[in-house]
Amino acid sequence: MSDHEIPVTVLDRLLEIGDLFERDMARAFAGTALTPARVRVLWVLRHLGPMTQHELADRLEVSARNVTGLVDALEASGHVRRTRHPTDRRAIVVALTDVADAQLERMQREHADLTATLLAAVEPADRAALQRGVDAIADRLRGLVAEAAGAAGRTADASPEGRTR
Amino acid sequence: MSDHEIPVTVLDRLLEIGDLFERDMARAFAGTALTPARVRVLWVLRHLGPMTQHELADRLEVSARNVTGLVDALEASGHVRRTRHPTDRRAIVVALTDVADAQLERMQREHADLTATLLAAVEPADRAALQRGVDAIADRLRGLVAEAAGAAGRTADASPEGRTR
DNA sequence: TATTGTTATACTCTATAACTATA
DNA sequence: TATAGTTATAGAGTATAACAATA
Repeated sequence: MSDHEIPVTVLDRLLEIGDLFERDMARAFAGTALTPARVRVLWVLRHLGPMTQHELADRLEVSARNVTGLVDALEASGHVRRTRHPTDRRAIVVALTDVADAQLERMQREHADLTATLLAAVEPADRAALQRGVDAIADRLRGLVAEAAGAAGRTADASPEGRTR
Repeated sequence: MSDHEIPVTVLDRLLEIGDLFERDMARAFAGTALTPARVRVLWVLRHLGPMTQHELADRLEVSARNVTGLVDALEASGHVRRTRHPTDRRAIVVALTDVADAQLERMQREHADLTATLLAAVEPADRAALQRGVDAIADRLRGLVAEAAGAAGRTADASPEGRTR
């Protein structure tokens, strides 16, 4: 119908893969208390151990308010506990429950299995180049995004209206 | 702190790339009426031409209600027009405005530039293998996701409670 | 004064269900 | 009866701003 055809390149495939993954995770968790955003919280706790809500907000790069809501939900579903901070009475330490930790261990195994399955679809001779390629792309993209965010931040500092609505 | 270290593999890198991309798009559109979900609507219209809201819902795999909201916002911001369907008086045809079409053309060029920049970070000798690899992974993943969704659908048909809350 | 977390408020994306107008 | 779109309602993720308790 429209003549704006575009070639499908590596980047498009990468975005498609990310999208498929996100959708599948949401589908897999349908009917449970878990969601992609809540699972991200659990992964951070699993990899880095118990931490305060502020530390969580920093790690996840979301607002403190958002963390309050996510932890509320995860506490209600039995995935995390809120405990007192040993020295700072303002702070709350969030920790995984044993049940959640066991569930994450299972998910980690499934993730490894999926990685193996997907890699099995790639010609053995192509695998090393594939790994080098995606590493290089991720590296470059990380740099570009940080640069763009920094430029936007400086612009906003110079002219605060730039940030408004 | 925690001893649950995991190796970073191809799949993790792919997910990181998708995430970086999504975040960067959201940041780039901050301060405008555009959002990732609305831009997806615009891309579908750009690639396939004007269509009814129901066709849009099918293409995007979201509910008709959701499309109403997205089109409301895009109409208010001047990116699309709602026009009467030539023969079906129930239906509405959604079309890009000239302004939006020009903006999408620019975005398409930027997307191509970004693809070129990222590919330039990959060793020339690795590029063909990279393209074959991500194509193979996307293919396999597409199959797995469709299979999982199908299995979940059949289970829900057999025992409707499976779908509840 | 600065920081941690919460309450208040608001917007976006998403869904299902009920309803209107038309096929 | 079935379909296209809207209204009503709701939950999740996100944000800023104001506030309480504590450092």
